[in-house]
Amino acid sequence: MTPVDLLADLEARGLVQDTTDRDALRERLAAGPVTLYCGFDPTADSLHIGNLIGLLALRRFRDAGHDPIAVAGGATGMVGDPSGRSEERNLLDDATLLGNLEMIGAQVAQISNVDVVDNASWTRDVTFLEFLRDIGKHVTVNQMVGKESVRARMEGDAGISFTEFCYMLLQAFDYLELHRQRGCTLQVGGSDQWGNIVTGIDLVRKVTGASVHGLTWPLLLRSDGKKFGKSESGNVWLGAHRTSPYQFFQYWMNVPDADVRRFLLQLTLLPVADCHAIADAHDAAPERREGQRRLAREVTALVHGTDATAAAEEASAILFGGSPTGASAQALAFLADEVPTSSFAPGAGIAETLAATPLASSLSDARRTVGQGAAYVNGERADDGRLLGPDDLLHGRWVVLRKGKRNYHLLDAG
RNA sequence: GGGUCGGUGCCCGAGUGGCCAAAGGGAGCAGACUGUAAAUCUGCCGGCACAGCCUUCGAUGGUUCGAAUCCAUCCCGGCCCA
Repeated sequence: MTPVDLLADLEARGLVQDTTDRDALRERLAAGPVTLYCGFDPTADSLHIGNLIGLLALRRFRDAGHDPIAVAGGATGMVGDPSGRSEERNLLDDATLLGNLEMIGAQVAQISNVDVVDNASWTRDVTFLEFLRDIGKHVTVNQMVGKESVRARMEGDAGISFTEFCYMLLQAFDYLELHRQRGCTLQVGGSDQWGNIVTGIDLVRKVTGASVHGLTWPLLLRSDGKKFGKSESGNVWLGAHRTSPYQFFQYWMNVPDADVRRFLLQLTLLPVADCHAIADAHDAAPERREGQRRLAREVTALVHGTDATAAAEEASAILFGGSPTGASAQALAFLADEVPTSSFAPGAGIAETLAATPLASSLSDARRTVGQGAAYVNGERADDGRLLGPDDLLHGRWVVLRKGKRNYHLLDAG
């Protein structure tokens, strides 16, 4: 399947914020395979859903016959991108960075079907003097200071270190090297990367005379104002070691109605027409959550595969379908793989039990939860002083704990 | 280097010697209402052996019966000057 006009497809999905000369880019894409790249931050040992658009962008280009490259910034990751950040960030040590690159590489391969290149491979051996002479000479500080990412920090309280100030040069250097080594002529990224991308384009033109392209997509936002992005608590990660497939699936199940259409378009590989059909059906009967369900299925399958997706959906059905008391032993055993589970300690009170799970952050927190009537044992509200004993075990082995309406935890006595 | 202003709980931000675990807002969690929604209303929101106690207000010392609040030194940042 090769869309006749990839750019039109991207536009129809709301995935184009800014591009360099749109017509020239369209013609170039139509003329034949284009080598392009997108960068990913190796600041954690997993990518998160904020990176999904970029991963899928690479996939879309690949599926359209182009030649995408994923760049994980082993070099830029050491420096830190000031874009969209109000504060200087902490630097990572080499070992951590290397470990992160490995984990992220696997995720990129899974979702984008693209290999990861580490920009340290061409940055590491360049000396400071060489860099100043060959790169720095082409960029004026005036331009750099004018960038929004830098200006914001210079006007704010936090300031910006020389290190982060130079970040855009490193990224521009990436573009130049990829252009030289692999004929890369397009860089894509989130709209917060526009400044960095343009700097790269300018550098390539000044050094080689070539005119290369850039494309950005809008930042992912939720209609309810909750943030989608990085480094907040409750981040949704792509790595199963950080966010289980069940939790991942649930995140999408809880997306606001108003975001269903856009997320289907931006975060799935479903054809545009199908996305609209699903969204239209959803709008007709939003209470059925079919839009969210489809979104959850598609995205979870992309990230975790179809088997894990089926499992996550089944777990959701058991928990949200009715009382856990009626669940079969088989279903409960199955749940244990999907829902956070810890071992059962007979004789403990409800508060102590909750405190031992992620449902409560401390004993005080657990008591508060119980006091508010938000603690449930096997679907029944548990009052203060409730003790958990062998009688609470379902099928002689499991206890289903719930906090509020949708936070579950399993206890296993086996 | 000099001057000056500032560093408060997850975030923003009040507080300038006792009434401060620390106003207010945001985020978050919960209850009601619902669609595992949204909006709205309400409660909670450092910890614990919980009518009490303990640890927090950049760091370390000091003054005081008593400090987030005063003093000294140090670390970090903003602005201005050099």
